[in-house]
Amino acid sequence: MLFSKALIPTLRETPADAEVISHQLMLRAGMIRKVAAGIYSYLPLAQRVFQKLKTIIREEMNRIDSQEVTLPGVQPAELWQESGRWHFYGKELLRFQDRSERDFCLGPTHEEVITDLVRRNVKSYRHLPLILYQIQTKFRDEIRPRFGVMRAREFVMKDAYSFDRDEAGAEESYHKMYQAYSRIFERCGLDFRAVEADTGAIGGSFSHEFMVLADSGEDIIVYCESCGYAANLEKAEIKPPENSPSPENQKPPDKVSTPGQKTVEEVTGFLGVSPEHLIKTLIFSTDKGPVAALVRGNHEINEIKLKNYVGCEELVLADDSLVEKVTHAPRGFAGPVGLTIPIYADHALKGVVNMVAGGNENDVHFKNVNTPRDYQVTLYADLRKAEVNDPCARCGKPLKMRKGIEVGHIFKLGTKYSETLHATYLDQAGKEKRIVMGCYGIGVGRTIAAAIEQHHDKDGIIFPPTLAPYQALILPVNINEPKVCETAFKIYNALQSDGIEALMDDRDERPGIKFKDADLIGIPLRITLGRRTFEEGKVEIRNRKTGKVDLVNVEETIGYVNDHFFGKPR
RNA sequence: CGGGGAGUAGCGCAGUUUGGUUAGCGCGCAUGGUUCGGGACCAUGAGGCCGGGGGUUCAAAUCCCCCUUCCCCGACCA
Repeated sequence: MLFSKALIPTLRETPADAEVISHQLMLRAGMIRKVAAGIYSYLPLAQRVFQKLKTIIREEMNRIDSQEVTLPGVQPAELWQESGRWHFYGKELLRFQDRSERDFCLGPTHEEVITDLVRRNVKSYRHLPLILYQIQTKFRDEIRPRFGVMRAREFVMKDAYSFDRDEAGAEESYHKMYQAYSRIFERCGLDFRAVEADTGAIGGSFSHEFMVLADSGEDIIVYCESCGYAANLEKAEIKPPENSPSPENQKPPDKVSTPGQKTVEEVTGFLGVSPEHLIKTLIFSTDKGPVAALVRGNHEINEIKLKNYVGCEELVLADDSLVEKVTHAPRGFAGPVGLTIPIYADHALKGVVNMVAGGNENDVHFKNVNTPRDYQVTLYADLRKAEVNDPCARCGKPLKMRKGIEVGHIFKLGTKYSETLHATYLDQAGKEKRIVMGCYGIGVGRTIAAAIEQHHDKDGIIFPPTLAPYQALILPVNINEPKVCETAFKIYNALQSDGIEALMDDRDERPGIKFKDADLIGIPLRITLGRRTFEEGKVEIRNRKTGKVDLVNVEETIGYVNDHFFGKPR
């Protein structure tokens, strides 16, 4: 491609509305332009990168015998009503009507459509297992689109769905997909971790998220260097402490006046105790009725963990009226003593004595609260958010944390959709059985943004060779020098006929502009032709990543690009 | 949805507080010239419903009301 003919509108200045580095660089490199909040146009340079990633994805999907399909973006309400998600998906599902006022939505995901396809066309165990995938545009009406293409409303996703005869088969499909995902992200040159993720209300299933390590990430990864355990913060398990009760030291309960002292800081400050000696009592409203959760004053509740133990669909912090109804006191004075609702307590509260807790009475707290003398716990469980240096649930060594960008998510669904949508098959004995499913997603645009987050410097993008829009950029310093120009075109043509994707900067621009643009768009190899080296019959080949420059004879350029950079002779 | 900020040329911004010439500046863009190894210089030029609507006024980018779009911080997700 000739740069002079290419639509690569680079920007010198960073657009004001771009916050994260990948967003800034994609705008500056002329890859994307915003059309509306969370909706982008992808320009030729981005399109080429997308194609590279899609090719990698296709190769790895096909390798595990996953078959590509294309499902509709516009989906009828009936299917979503059948699965129940027309109601449950909420506002993120963009709904609209056609000319005859029939309800439709723009597909945010495709479980309904694909399950419908399979239930109509797969009836025998002979046709299972089956894995189908597509690479397609999704629409989710996100509450807050952010960070450019990282969290867009319209975005390209590779989604795959597996259909198996039984649990064992589903786990095998899941494992194959795990391997495929690992290979995909490795081939993209990404530093990533597969972490355990929460499965939500679908019990018995499991899930992994593929996280690219980056400080700009929105997710927190908790991991153990010792045993390799890694999980999303919302899932990360903590080893229960092995403390034992010491009944002999229990002091008698002591009711104290704490006027206006509501927060942990206020109460502990007022009473002169440290937060570890306070029981934080949180009242939650759930579809199974109100529950209380107890954690130590210096710990934070993990609502997802609590939700899983309670086994409810919905769980939110109680509002003031519910708190008053349950504790007979305003917010800030809740405690376990005398509560009649189920009490879930974090492991860290097992065996501790003489704690401070709310008195369930306005302006009152208790000192020296002990269990089971003063209150009874329904269930001790791992309820709190993991913190750095908490003991690993597997090996007890201190946990560490890093930020990550979720680029992929694999999920064993079980029979959730085959139940609601009645996707069954006949087994060898002619008996009708439910198909066991899995679903698997990769955010294509997000993966590219994540790659840029991980691979850039002050001058611009440094594309991993496998994702780069072009492999080599040819840069004649002055296009008006006939000999230089002629040789540059010779090299350009030779590279192309050798199957190397080359971008030829034939623009009549000053060298500075061309060098800056070359760095910005991040092509791995830059072949510079200037009068100085050219008179010695040499070109300069610069590695965008290392900055290393080699002087190479003109006629050896093709060989250099093939051998030296791509590592193997062709 | 709650909180904060912003809409002026393709990009980055000034002007708005205190209404008053033809709405400015840098970059970019077009044409010509001098240049040519890290975002040159000179000259000429094109490009604006000052986010939209309504109001106040002799007069509105500027004051008032309504609407709208976008960005950032919190609860969802690939």
